[in-house]
Amino acid sequence: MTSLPVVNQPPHRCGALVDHLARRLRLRSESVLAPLGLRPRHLIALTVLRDQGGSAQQDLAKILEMDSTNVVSLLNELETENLIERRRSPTDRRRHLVELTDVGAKLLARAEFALAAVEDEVFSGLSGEQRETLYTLLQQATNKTGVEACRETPPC
Amino acid sequence: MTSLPVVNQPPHRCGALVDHLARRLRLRSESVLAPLGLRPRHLIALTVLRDQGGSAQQDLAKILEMDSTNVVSLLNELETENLIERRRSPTDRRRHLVELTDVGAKLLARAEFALAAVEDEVFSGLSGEQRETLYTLLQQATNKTGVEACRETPPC
DNA sequence: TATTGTTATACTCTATAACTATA
DNA sequence: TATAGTTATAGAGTATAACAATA
Repeated sequence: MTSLPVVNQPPHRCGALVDHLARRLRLRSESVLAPLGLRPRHLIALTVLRDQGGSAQQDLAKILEMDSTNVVSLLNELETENLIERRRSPTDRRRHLVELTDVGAKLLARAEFALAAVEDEVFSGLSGEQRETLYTLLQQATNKTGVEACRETPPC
Repeated sequence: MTSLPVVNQPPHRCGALVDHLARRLRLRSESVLAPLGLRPRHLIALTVLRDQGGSAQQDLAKILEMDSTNVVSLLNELETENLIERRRSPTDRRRHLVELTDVGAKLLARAEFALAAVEDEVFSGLSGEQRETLYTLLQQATNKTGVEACRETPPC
């Protein structure tokens, strides 16, 4: 008798497991990133800036789901290390367009290489195929309950 | 140089997605738990105590992957609200055996009901079957890279 | 001496409010 | 007035060191 999910709606709760895995990833990522002078938040920001370069700071705050005030200090740290640059928007001088520097791009590449090893270890319990399935499910979950959906419901 | 293994599985990186989902879960859980006088850490501890009642504090620290000093203050808060009890171990008087009280069990049940709604919303992008698959994968990942595996590797 | 629990402390993360400069 | 960015600050989460009681 294999456990077949005949159950309709009340599935197992994934929240605790997600939190647990995120915890492990964060703890190990910190150790790996520390020698590079980076912390987890730095890396997330750098990654977003590479993928969606030239974002305004408030857009970054939404993508990162961080408070905009904390984005300021985060970018300050990255700018001090010459990893990012802030440029005034020509069309709207209130905005700062943030972009990755060459130094930042190179450091990001090094960090991602180190982080790949962390992920390989944390997800070592899964096969490559399973990891791919997991990735698909996670992405589907994050996209569906994205910013739009988050803004729709009152208790957000 | 050393010949690399034939790695045909550099899968997508799940880390950022896990972190992102955990973030959403935490933010919404906080709103839902606040009216009950609880915070996410409280709930995790109560859940563990119900499932593995009578644990010593240091065991709790390992399960929760928290520093043991923080477990102390966490339990202090729960004890103040009469949600848990600390009893001296008869066999080893250094140990405190922590157990859920009736009050704690009832509050935990209410909190879990509220949290189920949060999860339903956060994972609304997935079907029931997909959520079940996700649960299985997450559980497999967390179990395989458990405490033992974590202790094995040096850069832990 | 080693272990369990505890206290004190510092550092990071996060959110709120008030301010500036632009629009 | 409304928005983008900033500053100051307070609360929560986390980790390290030193200590007391017990083994």
